[in-house]
Amino acid sequence: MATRKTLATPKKTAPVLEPAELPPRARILQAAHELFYGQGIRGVGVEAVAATAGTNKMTLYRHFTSKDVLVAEYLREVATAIEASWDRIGAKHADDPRGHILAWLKDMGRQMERPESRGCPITNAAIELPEPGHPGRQVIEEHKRGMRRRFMENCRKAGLPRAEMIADQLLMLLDGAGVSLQTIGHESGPMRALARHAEWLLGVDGDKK
Amino acid sequence: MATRKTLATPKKTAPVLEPAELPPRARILQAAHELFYGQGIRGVGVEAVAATAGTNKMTLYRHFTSKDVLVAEYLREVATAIEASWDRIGAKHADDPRGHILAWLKDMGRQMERPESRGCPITNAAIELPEPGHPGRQVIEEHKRGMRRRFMENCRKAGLPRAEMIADQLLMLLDGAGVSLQTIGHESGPMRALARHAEWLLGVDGDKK
DNA sequence: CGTGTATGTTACCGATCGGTAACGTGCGCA
DNA sequence: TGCGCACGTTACCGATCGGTAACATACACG
Repeated sequence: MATRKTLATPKKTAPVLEPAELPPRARILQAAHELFYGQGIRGVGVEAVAATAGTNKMTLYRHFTSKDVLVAEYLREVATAIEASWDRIGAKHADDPRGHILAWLKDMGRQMERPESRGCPITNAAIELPEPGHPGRQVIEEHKRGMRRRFMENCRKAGLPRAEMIADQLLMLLDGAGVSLQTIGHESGPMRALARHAEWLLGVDGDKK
Repeated sequence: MATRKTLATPKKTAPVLEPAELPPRARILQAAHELFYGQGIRGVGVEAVAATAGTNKMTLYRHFTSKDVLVAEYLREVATAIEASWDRIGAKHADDPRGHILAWLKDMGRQMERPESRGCPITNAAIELPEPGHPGRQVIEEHKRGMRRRFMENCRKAGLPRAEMIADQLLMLLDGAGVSLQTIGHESGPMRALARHAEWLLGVDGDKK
């Protein structure tokens, strides 16, 4: 269960957010990420999230109107972080759209190589939450459309024909890699193949077909 | 909820399995497939499965010792069906391993094109059930290893270099396609790209790299 | 100093979860 | 005819789910 009741002698002299003690809302989102990603959204109760965040259910519900909203906000946070990684890497690859895509994929690949990785949190949520009305679905679909757009624009800038189709294939490739981690495991193949595969698609060896 | 209480005037003159009335165990597995696949395993209770099967919880537990076992057996059934499709299609493509793979992928693609499709049931289960001890995980991992083996053997028979890597890429591709359905939707791209993408991998246009 | 506001604590709610006990009921088969 | 077995029905169990009410505490700020 891993409760951690009241964190002994909190030692907070400053108002908020100073030592390593984040405000409750941030701690809750942090705990939500950790638990939802590791054990699945449906497999984790709000009580466990609050306890892991070092707080309780009541404070959680003062910041998030429902579990579904908490889930949506957790996903939004992940999406924002991924967007940021695009921009961060893009700044180092101005006027090199092909390099931009490859560097971003490589970065993702590195994150996925870690043994505790379970692929893309947003993709996993998409599978776990099929209900169309769930507030998280909006975030999921918007994020994936954004990914597709970024792939496509970079492909177009790189002068590739069929930019749209290549973007779709890159999406499939990435999601497939994340999923394969959870079926055939981290050791055998999939991650290693990712970058090389993407290079094919981006026509490093010439644009064929 | 969709209960269907006792099915009015069952009209069963024969002992078992004659009209369209399957024995309870089969009906339960059928209902489990329908509900688990459509709404997610964790999102469906045993009561709903029993009701959809036209029976009740007690009978369900006479045939399956726990929900987890029911889940595992549901997955086993799916895996067996997929194995059968390999063999069925393989019979029509003896001595043509490349055609065997492509025909099988095309068949899968056709199934996934249906609007109610949510990709591979086994892949979805892998994401929904991260707990290592779950009886379903054994089925999942064994099945995925089997898929990988089938891809690899056919690649090898086709004389392709790097058969192992291509097998991994085909796996990623297929899982990625199923997942993309649930994120960017059925209409835009991914399914259309699958077969063409696989043809690349299988070196229809020459073995490059 | 006093006050408001954010947080912690406890107890509780109804609903649903997975799973079981006890008892009918109806049909196949000898 | 009568027995046994599979199935149906009802009621229940303890645990956990998401969510809330009421009250205590502590700290920032006027």
